[in-house]
Amino acid sequence: MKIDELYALLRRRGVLWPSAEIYGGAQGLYDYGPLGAALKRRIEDAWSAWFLGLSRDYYRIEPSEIVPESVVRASGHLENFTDPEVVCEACHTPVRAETLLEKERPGGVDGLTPSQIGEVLRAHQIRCPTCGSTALGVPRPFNLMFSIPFGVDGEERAYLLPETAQGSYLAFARMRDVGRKALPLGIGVIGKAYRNEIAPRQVLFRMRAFTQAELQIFFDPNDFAVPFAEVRDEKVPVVRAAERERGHAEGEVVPASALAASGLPEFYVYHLVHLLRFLRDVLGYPAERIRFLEKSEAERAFYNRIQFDAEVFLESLGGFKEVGAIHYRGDYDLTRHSVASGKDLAASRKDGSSVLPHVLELTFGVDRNLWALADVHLVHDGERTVWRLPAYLAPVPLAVFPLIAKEHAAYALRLADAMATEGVPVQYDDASSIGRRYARMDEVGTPYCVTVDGETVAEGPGQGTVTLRARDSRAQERIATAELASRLRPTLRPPRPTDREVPAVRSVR
RNA sequence: GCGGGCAUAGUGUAGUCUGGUCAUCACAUAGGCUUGCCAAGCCUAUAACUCGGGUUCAAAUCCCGGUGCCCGCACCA
Repeated sequence: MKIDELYALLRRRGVLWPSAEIYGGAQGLYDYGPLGAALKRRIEDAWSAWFLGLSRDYYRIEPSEIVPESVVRASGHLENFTDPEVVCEACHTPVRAETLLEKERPGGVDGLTPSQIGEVLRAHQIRCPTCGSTALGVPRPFNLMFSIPFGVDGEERAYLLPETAQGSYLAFARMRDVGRKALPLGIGVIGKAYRNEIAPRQVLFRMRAFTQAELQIFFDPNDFAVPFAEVRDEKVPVVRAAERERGHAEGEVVPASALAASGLPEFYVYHLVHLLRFLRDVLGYPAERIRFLEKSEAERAFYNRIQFDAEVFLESLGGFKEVGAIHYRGDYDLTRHSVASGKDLAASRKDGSSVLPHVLELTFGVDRNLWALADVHLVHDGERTVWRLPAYLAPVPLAVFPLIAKEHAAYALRLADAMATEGVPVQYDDASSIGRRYARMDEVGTPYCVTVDGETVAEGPGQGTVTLRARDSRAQERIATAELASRLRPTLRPPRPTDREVPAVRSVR
């Protein structure tokens, strides 16, 4: 589906809509409705089950999303996010205005408006340091962080975190002390990040407030053993940076062992494979629509030593789009925070020596994946529209209908209540015809529909059998109401990496 | 942010060029009748010209501005 069609469908069904809609909306801000909020929660639960399930030493915390200025100063965001920037129109290289003008205005550019900076650039015939052109663009402020007055007199400043990761770095010292002292230590956070984007676009793909699920793994660079044998034969679709530079953008599918042989650390490949398995086996993206794009040295942030973006091909957005990434950040973050705070952030080894941990960061865009799950699984199937979500991701896993509202409603309502009590989220519906009810539930991804009929009622309260109808096959079977919850519940639990066999994603029979 | 395009019920649309009936049609939604399993039928109801200003006897229609959306460029440390 195209972006407008998909977005209209999601709005109509109450999955999501523009924030402040009655005032004309606000760019880059969205509200999730009942279905969207439920789906998002299930994505987050599935992420937690999978990634925190990788190790007993991976924990989930919930740090503050507002931080004092000292934090963003240390992390480098203040410097990089607030200076006016000029882009060369000839070679497209972005340069900070301050760098260009350091000879002419040693005092810096603070206090000048962007257009004043532009005048100074022209007056002095400043050239692009990369290509020498004088065709420099109009400077513009580069303040992608939201700042807020902080404290009673409002003289201090605080910032909304522009990336979730910082919360984990701040928490490392405490976690090191309250948890096991040994590395590796994983800190998982599902939280919001805030960026005042210049051009929010494509609905959930460029938002001003968005949810990231991130796992920061702190490890000893000399000792990070992983059970690599478990993943060595996995086929991984990659687009290597070196190949791209030679003009080969198609990518290739190679075994994990070959990636490790090419020089990537085993711990890196191991986690990359688990991100692949999560996208493919848990979220159900078809293998051929997933790829890992390696970022070259020029493309990646300077502190990243290795970076692969996980991308999924999205029809609605016309190409492969980033939905997650895996960054080897080295010791950049802890070094910065250690120096700025004056605190020792080293961890101790078993032999008593100490080491400043390195960080492997697994990031996952929750909103983007919610969109991707709609793009990939919400399809027109002949006459009907079906959202083929894995059962454990479905916002409403079960619907209960009376075949004839007048005759079977009382029984059906009791059954729906009983299922809710059993822990199976359920929706009751007796409006219009049975076929239309099935169709409505198909569209919001409900994998199971149960219909109470005359036979059920005749069999008596708590006794009867009902028809259980599967979303994808539309096949029906007769099942005792007493067995319903125990039958469905296992399919509603998201897979963990330790499951002996990851259940097939399309487990809805 | 720059350039181009667009904006009519919940959704998709007709009407806009050429100003002038109670703004078209379909689906949807709600209620009723009917209905023993996949968007059936009949009746009834709900509901829109993105916002603000201007021109005019008269504006969905023409003009200006705001807001939002789409595409391209740039940005995404």
